[in-house]
Amino acid sequence: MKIASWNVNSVRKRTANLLAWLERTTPDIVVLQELKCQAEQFPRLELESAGWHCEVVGQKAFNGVAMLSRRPPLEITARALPGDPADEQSRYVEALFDTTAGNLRVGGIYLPNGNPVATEKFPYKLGFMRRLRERMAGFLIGDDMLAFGGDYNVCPTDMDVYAPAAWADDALCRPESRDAFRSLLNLGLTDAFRALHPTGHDYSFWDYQAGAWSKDHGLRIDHWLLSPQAADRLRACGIDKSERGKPEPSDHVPVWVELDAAWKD
DNA sequence: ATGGTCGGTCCCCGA
Repeated sequence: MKIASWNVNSVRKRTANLLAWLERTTPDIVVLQELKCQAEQFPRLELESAGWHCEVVGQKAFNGVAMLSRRPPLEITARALPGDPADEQSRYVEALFDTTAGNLRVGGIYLPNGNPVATEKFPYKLGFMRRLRERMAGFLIGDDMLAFGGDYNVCPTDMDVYAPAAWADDALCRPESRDAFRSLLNLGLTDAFRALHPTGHDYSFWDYQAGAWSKDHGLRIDHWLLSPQAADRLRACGIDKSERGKPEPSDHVPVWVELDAAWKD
């Protein structure tokens, strides 16, 4: 079973790229971030015609997440991250799936960017990360497979940044952000890409500005975190870097995991 | 080559 995440930076602008990538790479479950549209503006007909079940958590102009799946989920278990009733941003979707290896709980996350650090945006990011930790910790008591993927907006270590010194004070690299990310790992979760690629400087995002793509000035900020039960079944993890070189690309590329599990009939 | 980006919205903001 292949599970992928992609920050598409406007799903309406990226519909053709998304459909072509889905057809080429044949994932089973996909979480999308930065839809930048309301649910009724989502290209539902195009995706449903291509065989995808779509759960859309939209928002006007900004944010927005979705969960696509080849088969319907047993249940959509969340359309917002609990813990802050005042949070109106569409950044979280979660569903439970039935597989040959047992229940699989998939989370789709668009974690706040947090810049500028001196504004309320940074504590909002850190608060979101605390809420995410609470959510994950609750599920780790059980033995469902957990796979939480998305745009975490955190470079976990200097290996994940093309120019660590220049980015040291950015919300994506600040010690507080890295500490919070590490506290997720310390629950017992596995950073799937780093587990299988321990030494590579691989990135999932290249800014549109300043020729970042051509100079390989990238960041690794899109991640899959797996519970022990899912990590035991981790067969492969990859970053579809070639998407960044295609016409009208998103500034992020897909990141995927392959688990030793299949759809249950 | 002394600049170099997008996308969505509304006259700029967020990334």
